[in-house]
Amino acid sequence: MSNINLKRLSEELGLSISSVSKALRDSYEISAATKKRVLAMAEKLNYQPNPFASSLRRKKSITIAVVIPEIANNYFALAIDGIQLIAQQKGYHVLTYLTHEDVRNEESTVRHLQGGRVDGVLVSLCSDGAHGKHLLSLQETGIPIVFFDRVPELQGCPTVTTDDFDSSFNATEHLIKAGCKKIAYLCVSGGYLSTTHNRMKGYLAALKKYALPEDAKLIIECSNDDAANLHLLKNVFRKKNRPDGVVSSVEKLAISTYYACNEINLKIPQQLKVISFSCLRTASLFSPSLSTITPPAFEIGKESASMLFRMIEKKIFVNRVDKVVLKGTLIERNSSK
Amino acid sequence: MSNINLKRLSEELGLSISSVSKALRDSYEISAATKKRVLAMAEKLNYQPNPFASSLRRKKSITIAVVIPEIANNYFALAIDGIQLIAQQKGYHVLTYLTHEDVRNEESTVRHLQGGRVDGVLVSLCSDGAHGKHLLSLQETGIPIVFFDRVPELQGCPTVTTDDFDSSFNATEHLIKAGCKKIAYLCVSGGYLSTTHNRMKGYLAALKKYALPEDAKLIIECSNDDAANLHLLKNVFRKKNRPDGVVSSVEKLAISTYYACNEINLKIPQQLKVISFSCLRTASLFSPSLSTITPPAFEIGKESASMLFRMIEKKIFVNRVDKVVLKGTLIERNSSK
DNA sequence: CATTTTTACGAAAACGTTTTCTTTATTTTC
DNA sequence: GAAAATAAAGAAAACGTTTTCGTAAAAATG
Repeated sequence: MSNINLKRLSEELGLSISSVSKALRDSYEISAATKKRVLAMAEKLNYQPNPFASSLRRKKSITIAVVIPEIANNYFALAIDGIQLIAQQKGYHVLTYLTHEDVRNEESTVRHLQGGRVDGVLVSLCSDGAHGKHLLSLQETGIPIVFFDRVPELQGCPTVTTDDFDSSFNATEHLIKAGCKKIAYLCVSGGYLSTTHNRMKGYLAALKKYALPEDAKLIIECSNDDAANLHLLKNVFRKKNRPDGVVSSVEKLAISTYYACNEINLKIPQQLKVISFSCLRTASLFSPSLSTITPPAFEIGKESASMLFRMIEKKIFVNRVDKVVLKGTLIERNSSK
Repeated sequence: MSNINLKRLSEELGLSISSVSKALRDSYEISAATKKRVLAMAEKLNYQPNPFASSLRRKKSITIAVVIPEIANNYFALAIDGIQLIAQQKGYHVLTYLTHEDVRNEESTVRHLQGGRVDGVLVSLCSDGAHGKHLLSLQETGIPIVFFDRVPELQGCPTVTTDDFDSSFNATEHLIKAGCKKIAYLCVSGGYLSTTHNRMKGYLAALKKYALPEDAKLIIECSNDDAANLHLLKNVFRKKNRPDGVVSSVEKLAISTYYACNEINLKIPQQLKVISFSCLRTASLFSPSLSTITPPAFEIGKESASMLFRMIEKKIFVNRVDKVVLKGTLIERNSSK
């Protein structure tokens, strides 16, 4: 810990602690000459203010928290990149917490953050567990919170999301127009997630528009276990009445689909057309190149951080709730040709 | 900010502030009965201790910082995952700072951290700029620092790295054994990086072992501009005496290589064999599947965090310097067959 | 020139903990 | 049963800032 503090600085300068503090904060109460002297000495001694003393006194942490399910994931890595960009511009620090899809981690993290460690929180919910109480309690303590991507379906919370319904609708429609009659929908089961829900609805709406039958067997609920998913998908794709198209609501299931097809020798796109929600930058290098709906993860990060800072700076978050929806982009590649 | 503090709690309990504090910290000075009473009330009122008051008094932040060039990158995302795992086990918070390969960001971040905001720092250097002073100054203030992956070549600092020399040697040898005679080495220029340096040496050593000529024209220095790299690589691959193999020291250049080959219709691996350092989980899905040397990013994160905590907990870091080297794994796929 | 205002600074309280030092009451020891 | 030891709790200082308030000297005002 830096040993040089205001007291030491003030002794060196022959000034009072309070004057030095004011000088450093550029107070009008201090003459220009003194300020210059103080700044010079602070520079010379490499004075670094103690952040805890400052935060304690000012009741401001200059820090935000990001609570996400995982980080080794293109989507969240990009989102954090956007968040960090805005936070850095604002001079804020960023604490990151991973829930690993476990709602207990989410709860304990959020509870902990009520202690005032941060001035605001960005959350993307984990898939397991019912949400509500533990999230709203943060708002009660006056700490602004913004949800992004995976948001709770409550009225009172500001959110930044992708147009999941439309994106999913478009993806499904794209496969239909490519000739698919039996389109499977891949999702991760367990708990309730707004994204999953909306993507599913978009898929169903597209089926309906084109008068395709809704078939419960075509909705494939996978888990977080890659091996199990691979097994499940192989079974599905081996059936006689197998699907001829796949809309994958998450990236990893598209990858499992590719592996499954490789193993059972099913040709993409000839026998199975594939499109997936994904932020993979290398989708175009796949064999075959993977058609994707890409959520604007970086922009979502930027937008949600910006919203959070608006809430932190002005205290408008009691009488106004923002819900921003950003558009994903559908990129046709060979897997759905 | 949580409005309920020790004072409030003590009033509610009819105890003194100090007794309540001691009870919460499970001090032997407080009777079991009183402790129970205090715990219950703290629970009931959802008391969350003010982290700044605590940190100020105890001179402990229970926080570490991670300073990395970027986060939207498989390697660093995985490394952070490992770091977070260890930090979470230890009950520590993690602050993340991105330098975006700009040494000025690195400097100002490190300078800032001298203020005592964190108990330890994990750094992976940015590629631009000469290193030394600003990093050692942290150590002078007594804040432990561990470097991972991109480390300074100084004696006095603990590091966790991959066996860059060996990995690169093996990759090059692998291409030679596959029949390559003119192997290009792709790297990002500018500044000085330990990884780049060691990988280059491994490449050269392999050439030497197999009596292949060292050709400066085969060492391709790229930039951080993808479009420029693509252009550069296309030119290289179009020459009459083009290379027949490529060792890419970073993932993104392998990707640019694929794009370049696609555009000029050069067949991988028939006309150009490719192997790359990479943490891409989807390398096996590429067309053709990409041979990789994969640094154990997750383990590197875990190992470097563990080392940092050893330094934080015991103060052994003055008389001992750890240098841990973890092995990367070479995975042969079709791009180098 | 006497008064008010402004300028520049210092003293001290406050933020919410933790910890050291007392203090009182109870138990142990000879 | 008096002295010593222990147990349980409280008072107060300390951590390093920020900010309110006070105050002296200088400048402005009439």
